[in-house]
Amino acid sequence: MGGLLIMEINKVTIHDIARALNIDSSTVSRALNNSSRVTEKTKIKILEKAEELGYQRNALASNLRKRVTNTIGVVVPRISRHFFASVIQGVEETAYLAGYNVLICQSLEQLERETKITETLVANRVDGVLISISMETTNYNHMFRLKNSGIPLVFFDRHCNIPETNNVLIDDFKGGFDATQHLILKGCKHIVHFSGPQTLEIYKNRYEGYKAALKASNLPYKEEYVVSSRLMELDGTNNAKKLLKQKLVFDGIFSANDVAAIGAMKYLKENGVNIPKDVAMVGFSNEPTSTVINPTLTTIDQPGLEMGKVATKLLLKHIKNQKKQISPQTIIMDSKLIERQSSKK
Amino acid sequence: MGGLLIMEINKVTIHDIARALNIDSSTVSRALNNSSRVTEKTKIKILEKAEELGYQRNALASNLRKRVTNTIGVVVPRISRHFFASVIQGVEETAYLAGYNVLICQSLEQLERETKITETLVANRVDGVLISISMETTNYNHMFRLKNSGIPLVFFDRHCNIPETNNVLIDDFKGGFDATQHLILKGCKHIVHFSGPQTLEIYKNRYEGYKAALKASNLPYKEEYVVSSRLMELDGTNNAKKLLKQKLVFDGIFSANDVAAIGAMKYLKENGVNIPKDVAMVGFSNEPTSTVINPTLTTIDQPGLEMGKVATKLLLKHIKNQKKQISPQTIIMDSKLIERQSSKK
DNA sequence: CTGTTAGCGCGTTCAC
DNA sequence: GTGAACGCGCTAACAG
Repeated sequence: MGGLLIMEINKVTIHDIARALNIDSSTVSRALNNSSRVTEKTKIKILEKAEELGYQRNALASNLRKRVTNTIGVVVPRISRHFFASVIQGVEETAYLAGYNVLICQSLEQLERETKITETLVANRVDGVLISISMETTNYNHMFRLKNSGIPLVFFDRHCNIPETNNVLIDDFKGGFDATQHLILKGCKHIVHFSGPQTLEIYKNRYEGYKAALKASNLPYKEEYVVSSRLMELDGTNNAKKLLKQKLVFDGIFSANDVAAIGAMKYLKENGVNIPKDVAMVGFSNEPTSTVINPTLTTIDQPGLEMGKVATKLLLKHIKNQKKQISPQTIIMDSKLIERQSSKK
Repeated sequence: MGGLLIMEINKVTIHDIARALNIDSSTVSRALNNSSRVTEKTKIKILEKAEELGYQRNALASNLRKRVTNTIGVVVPRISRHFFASVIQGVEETAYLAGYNVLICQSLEQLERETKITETLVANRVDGVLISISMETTNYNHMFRLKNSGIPLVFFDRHCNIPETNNVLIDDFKGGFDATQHLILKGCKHIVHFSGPQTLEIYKNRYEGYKAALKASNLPYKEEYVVSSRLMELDGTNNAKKLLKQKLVFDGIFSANDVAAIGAMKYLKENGVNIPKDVAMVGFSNEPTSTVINPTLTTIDQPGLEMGKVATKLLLKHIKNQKKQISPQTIIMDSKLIERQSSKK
């Protein structure tokens, strides 16, 4: 009956292998899982037949049966932001070493998407979740649901005020304080603050650090020196525009986020404005763009890679000790003030 | 027996709901899937009970049974590269509208990881895969396996030479040609080319475009004007260093990738070197860094967002028509030469 | 060491 | 409209 060769694709199961070899499917299953309870000889026979038939294990069935997926989910606002990309890198490295897969999800700073994502992660029975909440997230219902689902959970960088949770954070108050103080020591007297969304703890804390540093040096705090942004480059541009229009006198900028700072710096540069002596920023880790703008930029370094690793280790610990009720933990990571190398001219 | 409240978490199934309501689990299943064959009244009753018990559907079981996951996988070299992040954005938008989830994976330019990823995607029975291959990928075995698994497959941007596949590409030859010609029209006579890994078709094509443009204008092609990079910023820095050391005369650069170009531009700038009149680049889409370096930069725009959408639509078409053997397709997207706005000084 | 049995949680036939 | 029975592919428990 020569003619079309119809391939039964993706349909070979352990039963097919078992039938072809006249053994039981459970033996095949054991062999494929490299159990010690199968002879080396039959193991080889089975693996060869599996290869021959083009067998591809069905993780869905396996995971359903085992009630474990060996997968963790990581939720970030945007994967394109350098800091979060670094975190993911750290998460993947650590997870893979421990034999876990990683599901990468981005909320795009939208509560609705974040909610949907958490539901999907639960539905897919991930073994644990790492999350940095969106700036829209002021309602924590979905987080409570996630927590109550029994899936171990670790917040990193942007946490939310839920009792009894795991957090991996940076000391943002100290970061804001150090950044501002650095400017003061450089001689700045009128320091502008680009703040982030005050719905997020981290930006509140950076702002508080800014105020505290001013106070510690007996510099006046003025409301008009604080301009907010929604973490977009355009916000920074507009902020700069606004500052110039108001003819505000300033000699330093402490930006709580990199993106807005970049927008502002570009605008100032393009308009031939005297750029402040120095600018300190909090909110990024080795962001490549920053050194382009101004090689003398000073930054508070957020160690994304390291944070990803630390958070993942904490999560894995909780996954492995799910029976024993180990108590939640908050890890505060150190942040350093880094002076970028200045350009040789 | 007052004391600890032990919650049976994440264990409520449709059977629990059925038992609580004295109905059959199949009815519950139908209700949860909003089947028309259930009374509105019992439907509400079921939904309420589900909510009350904290029911969370098990996607593993559901997908296993349905033999469909409503999930597509997208594999990119690095999620942090702006172009790929844009593509992913386009993919997600299109996929979500069609009711699909997206699994984001990064190969980190490593063949080994790419191979593992494709295996995982097959094991998890994704309904389709979008992929841009790593620069290490010269052996296509894993791609053949993926293709033979019967899962619809679309290559985007970086494809590989496998017959009978779907591709969504940019006309890189034209891009290279246009970029070079643009420099020539601006008066450049000695144009350096930063090339990408020649294992990838796209970089080969851009290189060919460069050569063709020189030829078309009767400019000599010189081998020493071509320096290669592995798409790292450091490569660009080293390239620039090398050029200066060789005291090569050049008045224009056509870079086949943005990252190396950025490294080079930084180095040149920092060393007070006369930057060539203009630089044309291929290989990125609205990369924010580029405008910072040089506001008069001209670029060949790679529309990442659009490419993600187009590729996803093509993939979904193939997923939906899996029975009818629709033939593979290659879509070439248009790329435009874009002059960035110059700075007002 | 290997086979047998019994589900994991859900969706889909059938009947009624 | 609803219930009973079966099976998706795999693995755990228990025999032997």
